Amino acid sequence: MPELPEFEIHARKLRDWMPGRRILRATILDEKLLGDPDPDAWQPILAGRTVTAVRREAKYLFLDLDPSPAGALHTLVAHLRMTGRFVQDTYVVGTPAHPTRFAMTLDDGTRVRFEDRRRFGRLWLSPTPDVAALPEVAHLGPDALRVPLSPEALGALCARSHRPIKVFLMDQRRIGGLGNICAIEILFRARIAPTIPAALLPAAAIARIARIIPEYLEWAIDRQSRRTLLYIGEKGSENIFPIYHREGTPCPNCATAIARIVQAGRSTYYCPACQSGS
DNA sequence: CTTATCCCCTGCCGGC
DNA sequence: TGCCGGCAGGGGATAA
Repeated sequence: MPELPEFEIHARKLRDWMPGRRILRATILDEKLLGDPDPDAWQPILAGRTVTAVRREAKYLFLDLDPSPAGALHTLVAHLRMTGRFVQDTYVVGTPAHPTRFAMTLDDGTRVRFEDRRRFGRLWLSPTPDVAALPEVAHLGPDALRVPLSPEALGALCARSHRPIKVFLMDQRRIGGLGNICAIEILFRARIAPTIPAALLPAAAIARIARIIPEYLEWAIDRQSRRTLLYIGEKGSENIFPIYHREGTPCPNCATAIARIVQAGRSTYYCPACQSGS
């Protein structure tokens, strides 16, 4: 479930302390999470390597490593999918809330665990830091936060798609990083009906979306970086979003009951009054 | 090329 | 209380 804001928060937290740290030990506890089929190769590649940089591209995290003895520039690539999460703890107290699928011990004593309840997450060990070299990442559109689309560029993309605008916004090949909540909240801010085909949006509506995408992302990053990331349904989780997952409750603008529909198999929440057109 | 459907997994919640 | 269907912030494979 994590989207661009959660990935960005993960990247910033890891970037604070991880570069320069050497990996003493890496342990794979759930081989299903490996995008690469050879788990035995991981430990010898990772052990002894120093993390040089932490990067984010759309909903992917990249941990760059220093050159191997053979001169290879490996990069550990991670996707959290629905329930993945990196947890940093300097020591372990009791049993973690969720099973650990992957863990690394670093030379400052820090332990980094990768939790993933639903086991959809994936880890790859790329032989190169080049983003485009990994097939899963090569097709990504420009990152929604770092490379904001101009109204003209967004309009050109929309003109070629007949899909509902909400589904369009979630297409990672066109824009990288927006997920279900982002698409819902962005369209609510823009006052645009989620069902309108992208190609039918007038220029003014497209301009609003282009402006609101980075605005919303900054808000979500700021809002969520001050608390522990908990997913819907987890004990202690709190819904901070105005519209998402609030079917039947009053719209913050007009008090009309928030509606829920299903688009491309995913829930869409919207205000039938505020978001009745484009 | 585009779009739609199904599938992958686990766990929580509400209804009966 | 127990069971069961629905649902969950992801994307890939496949089909039309």
